[in-house]
Amino acid sequence: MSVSKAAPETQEPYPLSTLRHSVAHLMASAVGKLFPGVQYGFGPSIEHGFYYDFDLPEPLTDKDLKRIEKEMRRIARQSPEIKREDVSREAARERLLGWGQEYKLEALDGIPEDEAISFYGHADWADLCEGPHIDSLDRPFHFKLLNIAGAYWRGDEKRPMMQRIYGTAFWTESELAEHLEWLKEVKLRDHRRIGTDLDLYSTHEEAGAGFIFWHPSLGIVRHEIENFWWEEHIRRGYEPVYTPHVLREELFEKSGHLEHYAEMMYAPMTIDGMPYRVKPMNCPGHILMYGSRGRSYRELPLRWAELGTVYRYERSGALHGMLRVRGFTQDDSHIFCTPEQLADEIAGVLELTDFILKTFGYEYTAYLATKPAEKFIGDDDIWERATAALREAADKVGMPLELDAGGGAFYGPKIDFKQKDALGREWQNSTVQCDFNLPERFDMTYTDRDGTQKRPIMVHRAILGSFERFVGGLIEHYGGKFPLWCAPSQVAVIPIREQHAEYCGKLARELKADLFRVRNMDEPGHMNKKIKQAQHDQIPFMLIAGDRERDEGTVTIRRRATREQEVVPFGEFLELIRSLRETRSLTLERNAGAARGT
RNA sequence: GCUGCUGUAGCUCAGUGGUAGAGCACUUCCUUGGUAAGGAAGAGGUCAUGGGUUCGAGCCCCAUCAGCAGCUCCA
Repeated sequence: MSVSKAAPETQEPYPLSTLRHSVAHLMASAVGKLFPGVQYGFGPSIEHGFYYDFDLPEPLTDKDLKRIEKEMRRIARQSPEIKREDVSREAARERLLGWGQEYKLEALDGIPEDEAISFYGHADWADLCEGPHIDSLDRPFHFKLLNIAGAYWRGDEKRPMMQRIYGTAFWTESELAEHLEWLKEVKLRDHRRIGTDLDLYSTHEEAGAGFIFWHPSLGIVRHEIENFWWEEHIRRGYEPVYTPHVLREELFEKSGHLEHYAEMMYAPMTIDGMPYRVKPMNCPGHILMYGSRGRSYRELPLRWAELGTVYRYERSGALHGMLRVRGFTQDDSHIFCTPEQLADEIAGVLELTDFILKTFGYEYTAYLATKPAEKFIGDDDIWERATAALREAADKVGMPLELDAGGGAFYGPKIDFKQKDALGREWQNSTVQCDFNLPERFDMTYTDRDGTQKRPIMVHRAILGSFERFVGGLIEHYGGKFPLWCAPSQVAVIPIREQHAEYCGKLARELKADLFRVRNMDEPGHMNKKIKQAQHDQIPFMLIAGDRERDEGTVTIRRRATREQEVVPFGEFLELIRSLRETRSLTLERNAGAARGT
């Protein structure tokens, strides 16, 4: 997941990235002062700040960050001027040798022959660097060092692990404060925190890492999403299929998974003396079904959909809450079609993806990923035709495409979606991929109009990606405040006094009869406490009723996250939430149908 | 997997080698309250697990498991 929060880009005369790179230098010089003998790696500016990599004998701690910040301020005050020095390659080498900077020497060797070599520095410190930098550290700016982490030299896991310090910098104090506030909000919305707080899911040491247990409250969220998903798929001519989880190893040899994907697959188990594997993907199963009898052009396209649970080995350090797990359910589908049908089929997928993502309130960008430069199968002609079909499909539904040149899979071009959540962070879940490989490997055919056997094209597509990742992302996107249609509890009914429990019970029964999920809070205890509880649990609506409401047949509505009260006849409330549910409204306001996708 | 850090009650956390703590949540009783925490009492922990050091370990050491920040890799 990457992040693309709107950030101020420039401040005359320097862009923010230049400032951040200079602050990275300032940090490096401070680290050099405090830890003599440090070896420097790279220290670029990044999307929301900067980092610098160091090789130090001692591990850094959070306490060191404060010391380093202090030293940075001292240095900036004392010798603010940043100087550039152009040197010959030989002089640079001698200088770096003199300083004993081995990583920098390697970096120097990586600079092309025809490029100039320069150092940037301040005070008695300098760094091999092409710049640019701000001219002086006494310009007004504000920074903060954020965290320490390990990072491989040059991102290569076979090379030494260095210590990386992340920080951020802005021209103004208010921008820095705003960014820190945003980081706080990110932390507050963390699905792992909300997941525990709202009793949504758990993982268990006893069960092993990377396996998600969906509690009832999140179970109903998923159930609603599944219903929605199936409804829209069946509407569009998809057919549900179900395939087994454990299959003979031979099948994965034939599909090529064992060859290309073995390190992601769990070890074989022996059944009747034969090796079997837990499936890491659903496609081989669907292909078997396709091949169960002869196929005619008349029955194409076939759109087979399965919420298929797969298991993949992920390295322990890669696991992350619900977002990166070892067992997950894909909203998978395979479309088998003729080359002529391809563009229409893709268009249908794009339209459906657009509809589903917008229902959840996601903006998105679609990327066309074309033929990789090196490893690929299939001849140029079929790649060109498939890529053209993807373009044509996007055109047909009026979807703009960004280009991801060479980003296709080895088996075909694809369109990937990056969806943007409420905090401006981007997630990649949805994908549509053309596949020329598997139809070939499994010798899939259909009989065409002229009686000849032809090869179908196979399209893999997932829109949510996996329920685990998608719902984990949704928790953060909504901050636990699910829209009414999929909220775990939809209405809390709160009597003002115990004697109003009867009226409240009647309201609750009527809502339940209409299949609303109701929390009837008729247990003894104070109303205020129940309001607080319902608020904490992010229940969209509270219905509060006392003498007045009972006598008039009304309810007092209170929406989550607001203190405003509204008294309406119960029938009117029922109508409101029916309409919110039907339109899968993202808000809790009347006429919210119009608010779809905003 | 790698580097660093962490693991004490359901949750958030205090506890620097000598009798396991707090707040919230939970249970019971009292409280009958008009829009975000009424009061009292109670229950709840082999201090992740297994070894070691020590007269004595939640605390020190080692291993394992799980988690966190990243790197690498991905739906």
